[in-house]
Amino acid sequence: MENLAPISPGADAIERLVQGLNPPQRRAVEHGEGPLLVIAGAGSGKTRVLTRRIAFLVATGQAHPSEILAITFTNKAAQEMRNRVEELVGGVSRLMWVMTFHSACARLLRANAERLGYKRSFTIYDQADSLRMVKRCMEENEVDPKRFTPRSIQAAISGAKNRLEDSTDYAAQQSSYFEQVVSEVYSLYERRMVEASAMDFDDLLVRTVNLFELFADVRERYQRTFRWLLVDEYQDTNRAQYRLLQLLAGEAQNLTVVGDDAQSIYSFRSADVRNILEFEHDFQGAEVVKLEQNYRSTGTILDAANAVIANNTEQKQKNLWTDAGRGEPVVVAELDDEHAEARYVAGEIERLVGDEDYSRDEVAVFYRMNAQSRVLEDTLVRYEVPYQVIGGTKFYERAEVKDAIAYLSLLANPADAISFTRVINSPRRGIGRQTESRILSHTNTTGEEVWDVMSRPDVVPGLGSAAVKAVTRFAAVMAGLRDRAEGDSVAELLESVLHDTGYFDSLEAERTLEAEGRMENLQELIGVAGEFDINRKVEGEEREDTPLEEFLAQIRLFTEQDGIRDTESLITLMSLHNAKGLEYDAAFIIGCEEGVFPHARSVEEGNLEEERRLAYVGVTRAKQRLYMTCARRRSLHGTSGWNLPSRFLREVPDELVDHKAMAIQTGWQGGRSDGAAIRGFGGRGELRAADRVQPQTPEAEFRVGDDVVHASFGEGVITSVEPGSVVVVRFASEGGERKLMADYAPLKKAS
DNA sequence: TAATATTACCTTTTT
DNA sequence: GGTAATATTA
Repeated sequence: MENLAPISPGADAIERLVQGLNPPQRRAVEHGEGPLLVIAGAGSGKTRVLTRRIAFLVATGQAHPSEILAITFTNKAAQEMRNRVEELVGGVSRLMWVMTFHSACARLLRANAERLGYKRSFTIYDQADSLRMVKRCMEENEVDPKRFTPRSIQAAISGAKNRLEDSTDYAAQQSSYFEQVVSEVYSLYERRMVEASAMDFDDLLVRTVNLFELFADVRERYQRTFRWLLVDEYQDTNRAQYRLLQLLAGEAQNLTVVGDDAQSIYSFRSADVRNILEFEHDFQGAEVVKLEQNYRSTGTILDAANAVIANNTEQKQKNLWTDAGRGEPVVVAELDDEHAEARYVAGEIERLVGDEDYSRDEVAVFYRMNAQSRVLEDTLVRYEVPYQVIGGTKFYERAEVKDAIAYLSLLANPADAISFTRVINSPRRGIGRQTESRILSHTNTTGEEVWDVMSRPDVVPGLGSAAVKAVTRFAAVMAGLRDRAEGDSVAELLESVLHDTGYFDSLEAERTLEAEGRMENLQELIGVAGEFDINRKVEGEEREDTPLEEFLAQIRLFTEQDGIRDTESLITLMSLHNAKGLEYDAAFIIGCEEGVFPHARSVEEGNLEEERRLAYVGVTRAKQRLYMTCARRRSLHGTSGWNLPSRFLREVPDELVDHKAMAIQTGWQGGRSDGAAIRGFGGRGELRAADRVQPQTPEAEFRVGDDVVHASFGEGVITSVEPGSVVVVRFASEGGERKLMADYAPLKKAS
């Protein structure tokens, strides 16, 4: 034997897994049994730590791949983690469960639904479906939807579930009239959901907790199955998720959680920061590792982020640092209104992409509210900057897509009352509200499934002969489709559904552009189904579920997040919430104004610290360049008003900032009028009232930012105004700029 | 029942 | 400004 120090076969591989890690990262990766908390600052390489740790556990033989359950919050994050783990450990990664809380729960429940009184083929209701159910329950209980909005009641129910209170618990401690109403609706909602064999997103978590609490054998089985638990974004967990982890972790407590309390921005969705703040208390003997070295941003950007977040009181102390150098200052630009802001952003993007060689897919614009994207989009179109918008109305929330999915849901689960109400008169087949609600009350009184009732409409009291006929025809079509549901692929089935039900025909009959778009969306959905069919065939595992059931389960937990592309040459627009977990070379945070960001409502409700964390998230997305902009005047829901610059702007130390106060160059006004605007940022104190109200002379002349139309060059925008009534116009048709004599050119303001 | 006028209302939303 | 849920009428 030549080797004096025998090296085990995997030693090399193991060494490679910890190579290139900094000391705390390495400590986290090499941690053995027992609870581990990793406080991971923004950009500190947490995904790297998580994936290496998984690989390390497998490589050292501490864990068998099938014993690993790694949980994320988004499908996208799960996908990324799966890929990266596979790169490290190879094909055995397929034995691990790497998925979202909700997917994991759905899968566990699918196998055990009957023990909780649900059908195996239970349907997952998204928020919109669940809201419809809440509305129906309110109607049944004769709750006035004007007095209490369905939304607020839904939110109250969801909140209760996330605290693991069922309707009985809730009823026991209600103390106001509103809560009393909620508790009644909640109780009916629970009943109707079980009858429809449907679960909303909260149910997926809560019912899994129920399953583990009620059935020790099930709990112990899964405790043994998943000996190693790893959770990403732990700061976003709620009580139900916490309880779930506690139950799964069992005695062994091989639980690794990674998160950053400073990035907790989902309290309105019942996420509870205390979960991460009290982890060491909840899981005794936990090792704590802090990752503070940032590999993403410049020193200037990090200092800005640190300075902003320092204004919060409750947090785990940490200080992000980097050895990457200072970089450029943060640009803070104050503009006249949201249009000027949009033009500034568009202009800067052109400059970054054109002159500084930034790639478009490395540029993003963040805003507080989705509604803010509209003005920006208009401007980007005019500047011919290609972009994509993340969020807003999502593909899977479009009416036609939901209709199509509802048809499939009803085929898979004949008790699904909400899907029934969605499709019964869409397309129009002369079945109105009356008929619909009579059928539903009949199902509620007899306890039958909607499918059975609609198949025999003659037994429903109060239905006229025309209604009976229409419903019978509908039921016959559905019955025909159900016969096919068994054999056909999902794509084929979906296509039959859309043809046989007359859905395509009615869209075609509309002959509008909108209808055409809907057809395209439906074609895309068929495409998604086709892809699913192919993948399923490839995997070829033995499965108990039908393809249809599986497809529906998957698609319900799908979101637009999965559609974020970075391969194409597009800049990205999204809300600050959507930005978490992403990074861009250059980032713009627009609408940094009191009332917008921080949002007025958050200020009222005292959620300032969360708003500040949102600012922290936004700032830390930027790798090299950060812009923060605000508008003095902004139209918000119809009316225009004046705003103060956001306090978050003032919280960024002056020495890190390059102020750009874009005063309006009016040209004819004689003196410069930019003094007040610049002063707005100079001092730290309160802005004076005089700074807020900008006395503007009416639009007798052209001003920078005006949209104009030229008789021969077409639409354009004034980019500057020079002495002697010369205006510089950038025309959409040409891309370049042109100097014109304002008094003589055939130039008009656009309306 | 369905198409059209009118009015109320507005954050964020991984699943 | 724009949606979405009501009220109104054909």
